[in-house]
Amino acid sequence: MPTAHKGSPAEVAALDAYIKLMRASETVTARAHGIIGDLTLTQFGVLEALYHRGPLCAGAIAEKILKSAGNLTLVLSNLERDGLVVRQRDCQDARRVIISLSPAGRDKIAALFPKVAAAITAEFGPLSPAEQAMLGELCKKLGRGRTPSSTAARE
Amino acid sequence: MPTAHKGSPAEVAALDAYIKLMRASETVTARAHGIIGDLTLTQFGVLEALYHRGPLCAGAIAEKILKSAGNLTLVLSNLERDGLVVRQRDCQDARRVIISLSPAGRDKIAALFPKVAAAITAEFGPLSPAEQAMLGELCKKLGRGRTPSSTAARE
DNA sequence: ACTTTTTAGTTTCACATTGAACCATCAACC
DNA sequence: GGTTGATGGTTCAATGTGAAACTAAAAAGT
Repeated sequence: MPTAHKGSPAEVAALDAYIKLMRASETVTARAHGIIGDLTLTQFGVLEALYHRGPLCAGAIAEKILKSAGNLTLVLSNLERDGLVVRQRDCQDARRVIISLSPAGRDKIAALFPKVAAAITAEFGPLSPAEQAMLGELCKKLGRGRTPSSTAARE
Repeated sequence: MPTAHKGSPAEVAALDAYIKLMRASETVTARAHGIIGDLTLTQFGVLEALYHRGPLCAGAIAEKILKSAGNLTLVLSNLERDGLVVRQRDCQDARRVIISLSPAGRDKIAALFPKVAAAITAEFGPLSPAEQAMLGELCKKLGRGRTPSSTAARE
């Protein structure tokens, strides 16, 4: 017989909600992933950021897609190799690298984004507009009022 | 000026909810990740599965933590190298490999799990019990009634 | 009994991911 | 104007990740 952890009711409820939250986000993401074909999710994220914001320096992209700087260097290299983005040193500040979509990259994301948006919308179809808004509100409340130390300290 | 995608109101609402869903799950997971120290999230998932279910064959673990079989082989190898789990061929079915916690692995997950559970519970603190239940329900409804083909087909 | 076929794990490959170390460049300051 | 410090990217090491090819073993079909 496995040694089950005995949690308080509050813990059981929170862990249950957490598991459902994770499963839902993974399910929706997996469905979107099926649409984008040869691109990876991160590559799609980069193209999407450039598509909706215009040329950005590498750091700005990393911040937008919540990935580390080191990671982004590799992803950009792969995208550049595939001819989807262009790297260009900033004349004003030679440390910066400006990333912009190539024509091929623009075509690709312009064709892909509506499909992904439609797929995600379909995925949220089981929820009414009010339920979607409610879900968004509840998610927004998560992680609030919590300093990094306050959770790590106890025990 | 960036070329923004013009989505229908339904798309805007769904994408907005999706982004909040992703951010919430990433925030909570990141907080938990800060607790487990030298373990990776996947390693923690494996130990947690073994802790609460007892010895499992590799395939069962892969299914439980939603990772590919090939991936699990590597993760188990790393855990085995670190002395946290033990691999053992099944006598009844020589294809199977039974994975069990080593004493060190059991000690580690027994010490760690309550901390992670407490951290996640704290993370969900901003939500009332009713709100947590509501969040769980909404998440459960996502991804329902949707065959893999139904989303990929159109357009 | 001897094929298939299926199942369980491993291996391989390409890419992703983070954190740390590193390098170049700009900014501040004396 | 040369040192110091901060900033932006790249590189590196270790791990994770999935898909596909591969191996071994059990199960099924004949």
